[in-house]
Amino acid sequence: MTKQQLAGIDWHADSHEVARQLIGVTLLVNGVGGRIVETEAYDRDDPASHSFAGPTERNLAMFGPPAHAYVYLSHGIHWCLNVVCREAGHGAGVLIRALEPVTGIDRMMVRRGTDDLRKLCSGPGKLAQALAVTRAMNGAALDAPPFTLLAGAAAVAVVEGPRIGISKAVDVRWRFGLAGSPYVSRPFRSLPVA
DNA sequence: CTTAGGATCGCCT
DNA sequence: GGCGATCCTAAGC
Repeated sequence: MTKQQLAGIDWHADSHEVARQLIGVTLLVNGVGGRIVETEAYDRDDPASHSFAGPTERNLAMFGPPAHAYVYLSHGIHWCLNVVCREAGHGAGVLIRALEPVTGIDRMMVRRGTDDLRKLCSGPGKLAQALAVTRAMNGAALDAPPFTLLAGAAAVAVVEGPRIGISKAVDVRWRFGLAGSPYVSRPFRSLPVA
């Protein structure tokens, strides 16, 4: 047993490290999905994290084993998909915020009600709708159906910035993205090349 | 391009 | 009773 397991990711690493490693990884749910282009890290000692106040019925999956899913309902409307990391009991995870549609695009278009590729998975709620992620998948292992996780083909250029839609720890730069991708939820403010 | 408001449910104070 | 790890639409500059 090595640390490098599913999709070539070190699932026991810090959430921001896992979030970075996830960029470029292919994620499928029941065969529908694509390449991850945007993630956000959350951790136990992180006021913006659902796990900050300790285990509850809702966030219990975050305290479960790594490489499993944590799914929650946002604003009573949208499902959002996270992957758990660190070790069981720690309470760290990575929110999958956007992916580049690759496989099952026709099904995503039906579920999302649009033909615009850029609007299929460019946000955590949109992504969950396009991939039909629901609470039934909360706590499920990522190395078995309905999930498929595949390592990226090669090293990719990753950009970072502050997380989106939170009111605490707003200065922490734990949002990661694939450089230049048009499929992110919002542009990354890139620093000019010196 | 930026901002504001509504939808709508469950968790937490 | 308040407030979201969101999204969409409409209106204002």
